[in-house]
Amino acid sequence: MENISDNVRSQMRKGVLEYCILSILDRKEAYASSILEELKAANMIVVEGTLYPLLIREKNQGLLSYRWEESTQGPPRKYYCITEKGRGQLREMDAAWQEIVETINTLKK
Amino acid sequence: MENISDNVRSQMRKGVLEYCILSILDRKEAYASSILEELKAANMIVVEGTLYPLLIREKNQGLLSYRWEESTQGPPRKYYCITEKGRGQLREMDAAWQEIVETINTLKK
DNA sequence: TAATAGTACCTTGTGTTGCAAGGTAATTGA
DNA sequence: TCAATTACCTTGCAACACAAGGTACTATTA
Repeated sequence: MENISDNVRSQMRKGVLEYCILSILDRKEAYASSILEELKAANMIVVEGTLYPLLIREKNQGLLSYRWEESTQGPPRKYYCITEKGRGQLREMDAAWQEIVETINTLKK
Repeated sequence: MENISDNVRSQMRKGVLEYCILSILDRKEAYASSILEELKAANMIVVEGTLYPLLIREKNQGLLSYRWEESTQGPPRKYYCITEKGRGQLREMDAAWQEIVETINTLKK
């Protein structure tokens, strides 16, 4: 039972996810499950199988770092935070995003 | 010689391209080379190897149709135009795009 | 104390997509 | 007739999102 709208949304947000993650972590550090919640609250549903590899990729690129922290309720959490390099990347993505928004506006005019 | 900014842009516009193509063809029919020019004018550089498979995919999905037309200067051109189904998809993409823009705004606030 | 539920982590395999780097065919002009 | 131009298209690769699994730790409860 495949919903076309889901497919459209899924395709369209490809590549924007990394931007979302960096934007979230630019404000405060967070662990995967809390990032999922924040994305969900912002109306962008993402599943674990998408998020974890993405976080690992960004960490390997030096855009993120992490530390372990014990939790009072459950297993330890891996808190990610953005690096200086990550902030640089984020600034580039801000520019790229603006450009895309303007491109769409141009084409829709 | 790989430019990081190019990579960022390339990743970010994944999935948005189909939206751009449908938006362009919603206004008037066009052939591949003219679509490439229009995208370039709107600041979204795309290459042939990306565009042709995309047009074929959309045609196979019934979103587009085409007709051949002789050209006064060069080989015949394949003019694509959007179908009723394509317009339906475009309306869904309009909604999806608005949603993504709002998501980014929420996360950047 | 054994079993269950909840939380948090991660991996594998698949399909889609964008791109680089090729190629074919028709027309025009030198 | 042969190079340039315009227009079409294909193949192989890498990156990405997702479905569908899995492991490990903690708290609850029977």
